[in-house]
Amino acid sequence: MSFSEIRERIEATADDLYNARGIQAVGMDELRAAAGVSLKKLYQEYPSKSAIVMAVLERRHRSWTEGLDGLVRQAENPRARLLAIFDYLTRWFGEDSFRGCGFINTFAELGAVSPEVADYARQHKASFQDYVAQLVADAGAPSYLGPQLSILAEGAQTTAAIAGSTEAADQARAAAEVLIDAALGTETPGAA
Amino acid sequence: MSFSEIRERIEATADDLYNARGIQAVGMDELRAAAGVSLKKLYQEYPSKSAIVMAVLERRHRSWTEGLDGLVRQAENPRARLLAIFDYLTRWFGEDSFRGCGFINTFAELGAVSPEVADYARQHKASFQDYVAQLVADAGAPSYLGPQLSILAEGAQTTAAIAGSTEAADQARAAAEVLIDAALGTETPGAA
DNA sequence: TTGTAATGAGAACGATCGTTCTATACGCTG
DNA sequence: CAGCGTATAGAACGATCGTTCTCATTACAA
Repeated sequence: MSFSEIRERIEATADDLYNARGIQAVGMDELRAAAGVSLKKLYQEYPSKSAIVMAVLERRHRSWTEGLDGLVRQAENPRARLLAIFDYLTRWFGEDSFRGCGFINTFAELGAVSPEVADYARQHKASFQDYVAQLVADAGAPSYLGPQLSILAEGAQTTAAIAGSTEAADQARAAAEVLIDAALGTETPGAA
Repeated sequence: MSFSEIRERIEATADDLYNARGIQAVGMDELRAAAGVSLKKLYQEYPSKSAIVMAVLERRHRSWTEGLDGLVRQAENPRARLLAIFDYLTRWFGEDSFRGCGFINTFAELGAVSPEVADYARQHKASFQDYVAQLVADAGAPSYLGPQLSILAEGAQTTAAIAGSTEAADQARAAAEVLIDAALGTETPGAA
């Protein structure tokens, strides 16, 4: 097993375990067993548990960014690209492993005691907001639409996580359509 | 100090500490010291730490419900009552102690390992959604508006918590206005 | 004043966790 | 086959935590 294969295996396993049960609830020994490596190798690849946590956060960021962008690119017009955000959520919420946004969860668990984690979560959310802002600009909509859609997406994530249902994605998508059309000017009744 | 004064003191202290640093990061001894009671008294009032956690959740639920309803009742018409939800968020986000929704945070930290906590968080969110649904019904708006506004409120909470700014409340409020007006029928251009 | 029940401070216990160390087994080179 | 470096399993260590126990002190009743 090569260098990066080991890291891939460790980080994928840690991602799954941390997502399913929380970071503090998963000890290094359980991670070692699940990843099928020795403790020595774990500490040879990462100096500490928090280094693994940060690596998992980077992995989640890549996965989210690539997954979202992949779906957005399939949409055929700017309006559809904005709505694709919510189609992505629908798909995500339907996965068995879905337990809410990993950044919100990790921030809630460790943000208060780990500045590293808090900063990374902030950066991830800022990056998502920037991405949405770009899609909004591409659609020729006013910039205030960006935060509105970002907030809808965030709310759908926590609502779906706690309620344990996927419907929040569709409800958020319906709201997004109204907001998009309003921002694009379709809403002015007597616009002559 | 009377029976209930002691419980009030313990729960208020626990609420503050758990909110500021997370539940697992605050030990029983620190809570004991901050509340100014003996360890014996702590365990005399509550059988375990998780009992204190549940008591804190109940306290938070009461505080949220009463605070929100108090502001909503001051609004003079159904539309203003719906928007009062977001005024409440603005006020809340501005507090120094604000660190996100305590139910989302606790759910993220313990929901996966504590069914009690997960259930209570679910109930709290369901109760909020019911409350919003009632306000929507009172406003004569279609029922789909309820989840839309609830999702906006949830999203504002996590966005404000992670970004550390209050602007999400105003952005969500602006979005809510659009959604409310659209749902109330103002949106149909040629409605004759 | 004396005996008793309750209280408080803090030691103690057992479990768990992150991290390091040790001793054994393995694989490669000559 | 011999010898050496390396990886592995798992013991060990020190810290922390939830919970319980000890024991000295206090408040009060008779």
